[in-house]
Amino acid sequence: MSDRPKIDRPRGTHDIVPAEMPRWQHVTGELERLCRLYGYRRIVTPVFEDTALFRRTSGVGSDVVQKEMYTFTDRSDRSLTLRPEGTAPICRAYVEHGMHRDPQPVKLFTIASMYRYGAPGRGRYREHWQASVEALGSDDPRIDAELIQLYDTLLARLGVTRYHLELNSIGCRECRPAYLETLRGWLAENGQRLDADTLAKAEASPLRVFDNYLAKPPDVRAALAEAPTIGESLCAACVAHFAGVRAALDATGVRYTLVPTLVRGLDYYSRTTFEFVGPMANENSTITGGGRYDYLIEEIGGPQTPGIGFGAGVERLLIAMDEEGVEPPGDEGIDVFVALEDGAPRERVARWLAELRRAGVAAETEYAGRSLKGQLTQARRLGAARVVVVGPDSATLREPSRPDEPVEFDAIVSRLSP
RNA sequence: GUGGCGGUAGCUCAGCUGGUAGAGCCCCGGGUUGUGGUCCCGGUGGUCGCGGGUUCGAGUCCCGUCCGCCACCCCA
Repeated sequence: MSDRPKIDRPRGTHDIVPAEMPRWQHVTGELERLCRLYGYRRIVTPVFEDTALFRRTSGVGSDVVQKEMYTFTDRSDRSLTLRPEGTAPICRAYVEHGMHRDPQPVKLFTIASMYRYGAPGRGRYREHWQASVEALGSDDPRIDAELIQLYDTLLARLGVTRYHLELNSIGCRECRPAYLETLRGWLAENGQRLDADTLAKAEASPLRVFDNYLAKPPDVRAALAEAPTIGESLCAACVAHFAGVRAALDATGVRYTLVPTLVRGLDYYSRTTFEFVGPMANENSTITGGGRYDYLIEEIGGPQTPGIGFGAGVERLLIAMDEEGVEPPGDEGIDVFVALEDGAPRERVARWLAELRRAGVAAETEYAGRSLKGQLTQARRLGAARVVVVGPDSATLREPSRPDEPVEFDAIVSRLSP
């Protein structure tokens, strides 16, 4: 260690070190596999976007825009923001590349880092990874169900069983304004039965008065239980749509809980909303949140296009797997370790390694000056299936549960190649 | 952002009411062994998060700060 001051990673960020990579890739690999099976194609968008993209779509009143965005100006005074969520950028790309002229629906997904300036904690990061899966250009309720079922299948594939799915519909342009009127009226009449926290919500974002329902004082809960809910105030079209979603979920055996007060934190949502809630003890247990956003694309200047999607937190999914005791896959071992005795011909070894690797054999040798015993330990750590011990003039091939086998130098590469 | 708890070796932690730092694991070497396991012996490694203060003396007490965790808020 030097005497220079040590530099740590920024608050709320984390490294994904090699030891964690098998777990990580297990999750992302399974997701990629399912996306392919369900017809979602991969897209990659920039880490930062025009700030207006998020201000317009998330809503200026949202927590994200209010206090969580990493916004900065570049050297040309453009206001840019590190993406806090994945949906708006994908919709932006959809419009920008004219994907509305492609055959619909357009199914897209990405696995990307997201940035939110908030208080960090377990499963709560300022930079976290999220799978965003989005189906654009269809308002068929069955695609809602299919998307939800995709994630449900992912959990099953990953061995997560302790979770539940919360489902609701928050209506459309037709029924939500009327509902909001009704709700505002009720809140005004019943203000004296509510606490300060709830009243503040009533002022800023009436739909969210039901947030964190369980933590509210009992009398406030009792009052809110009588309040009209969006889920019970839908117009005929939304009722039909929601019934279609549920029927399709039932048909594929996806279990859900209806939560008539479930709303989302971003303004762009309409109709179907859902959250997968995992087994974490604390309040960070939402592993996936999503919903339909039928007005988002026109909001950013595109043609009227319905859409639905979800954001699935990778770290929270990994925690959910941990909490269930899911055995993570181990590291893949190498094929051959070339151990060196004193006097081993290093140049020839270098040539053998190059030839083996050219033949597709994962091969490794000693570079740390270890003793032979240390090298054999190292070979075991690397998961080497076979070890060749090279002396000055000859070599010995060692394989588990087989007698040692002398190998001529000239025969080594062919003996070890497939 | 507010409140609570915590930061000692790469990891998990011990260190009593202040007296100048330890264990296990890991890593390296040696021995044993059937040359990758086991067991035994030895070794490397720490400005006790950082900065101030109190004190003859601070890992230990006080203040600040950073980081982590928990609760609130909200979300992935």
